[in-house]
Amino acid sequence: MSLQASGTAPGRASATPVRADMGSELLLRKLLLRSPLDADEQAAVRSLPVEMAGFDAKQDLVAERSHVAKACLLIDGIAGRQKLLSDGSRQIVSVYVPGDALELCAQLLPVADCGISALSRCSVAFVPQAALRAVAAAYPKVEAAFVRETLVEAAILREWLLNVGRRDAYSRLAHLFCEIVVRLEAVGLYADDCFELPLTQHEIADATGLTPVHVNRTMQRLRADGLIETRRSTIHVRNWNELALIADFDPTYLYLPKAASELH
Amino acid sequence: MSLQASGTAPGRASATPVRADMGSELLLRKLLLRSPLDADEQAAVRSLPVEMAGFDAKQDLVAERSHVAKACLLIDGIAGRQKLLSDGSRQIVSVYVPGDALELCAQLLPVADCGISALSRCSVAFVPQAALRAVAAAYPKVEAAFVRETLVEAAILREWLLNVGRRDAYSRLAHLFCEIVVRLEAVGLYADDCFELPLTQHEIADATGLTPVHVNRTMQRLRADGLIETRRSTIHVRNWNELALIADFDPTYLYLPKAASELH
DNA sequence: CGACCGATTGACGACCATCAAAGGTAGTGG
DNA sequence: CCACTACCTTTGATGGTCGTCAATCGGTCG
Repeated sequence: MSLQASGTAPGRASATPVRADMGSELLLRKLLLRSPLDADEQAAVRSLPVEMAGFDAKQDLVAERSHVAKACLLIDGIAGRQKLLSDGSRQIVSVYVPGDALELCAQLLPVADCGISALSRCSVAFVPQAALRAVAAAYPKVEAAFVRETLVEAAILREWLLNVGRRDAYSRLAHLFCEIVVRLEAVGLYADDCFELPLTQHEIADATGLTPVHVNRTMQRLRADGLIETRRSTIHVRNWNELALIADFDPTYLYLPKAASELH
Repeated sequence: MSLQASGTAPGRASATPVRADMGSELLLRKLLLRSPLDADEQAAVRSLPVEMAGFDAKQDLVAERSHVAKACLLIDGIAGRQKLLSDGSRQIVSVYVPGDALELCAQLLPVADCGISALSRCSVAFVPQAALRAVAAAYPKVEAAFVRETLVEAAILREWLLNVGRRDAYSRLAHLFCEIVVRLEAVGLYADDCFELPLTQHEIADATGLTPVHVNRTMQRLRADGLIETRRSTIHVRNWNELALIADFDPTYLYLPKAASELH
């Protein structure tokens, strides 16, 4: 699972080494999806210093209650933001796919109210907050782009709340898959109706507010109904229209350019 | 239900007329809760033009899919942001209490992905986005304060997702009440263990992902257990410690100054 | 090969939804 | 002032979705 358009394959999960400048290039690509930037602004983003790091599944990228000193750009793998209840149950409140930029505005809050952890093996580019702030101060359009990403994340959060609060397990899983398809498609990671989702059913359960057992049974139903096929961690969408119908899926909230929203 | 500290009582819901400059004063008070601003910056916020409006329950402050031209400052009453499913079911994804400032950064997204509507009779101060942008551009600290409010709203959203995804009805309602108590307390609307919550049980159900019938039964249990008392739309907290314990409530995510978080 | 983790299956029960109806309360108009 | 209405709260009965517990199966890795 790597950003195909990036030219170079990323870290640990694949064989090729990571070029140090790739992170900022990816960040730029991400911002351009929703925010037009002129040449100067693009150059400024490209010049941001990045620091690559690899993580195994279940490692924390950002610990809860820690001070957030860097923004994270997910290069490869799946990460998630999670909150825990004192009885140990977990809710994954966001999942992140390659290309997602996190904590772009986080220096404005003193501590993280929830942690970010790798859900699969991940490679991540960190950008020091000081460098981000410097570029944001010099280029208002870039700052606007940072804030815009944060707003989109909030919009996704609202849709998730609707998903967990008001859809039954069947539509809820369908919706999760629809969203991930569109988000992966926007970064070139959805092809031939297939995508990689290296999450356990337990993690899918934590993201949807269900139990692993019920996720298992519900996914069996999605398969039996000819909507998806699964093999290892790859998911094959067999009937997108029906899946989107069941999910009551409307990708407006993702604020992506039309192309990505109009699948099939 | 009005901001006691404001000096003047607000619009329709009460008898006294609204002073035109009150909105910006309230906005400033709100920002200062989480963002220190110096005299110049405070003056700039105070000078923002506001336009007062009154709404009956169920009226839209901001329609879904509409272009957001103004920020909203809720002066009085309860408002909520909501998303609808095509089968008509509703999820309230945020509730807003007097003093809350909404859509401070909304000009960065082209259209609203969900609507904001009055859940009770409300009075609202609108601020044109152009004026906000002008002040934000001139005073970076003020812009940071705007973004910070947006980040806090996202943090609340994450806690709500945890609430709906992982807590049972009993703790879920307890948590909702705990959060509202702390937020109201921060603006001086919680006194003598009592607060006004002019929401129907149907609206509480839509906010918690439950059905009205189940909200009713669960609230009866909260009353029977001596945690709250209700009379009309006022809620009397009888046992805060136990309520917070049941809710597994930790107000960190609200990012309020200590005083407000340390009730009792 | 054995250990471990994740997917799967079965049995059972609880929480919560649904449907339907009755009681309270507020607002309206005669 | 009272009747009427509309909406909200409350209650009961019933059933389904989903959770819980526990065991088995299958694949991966050391």
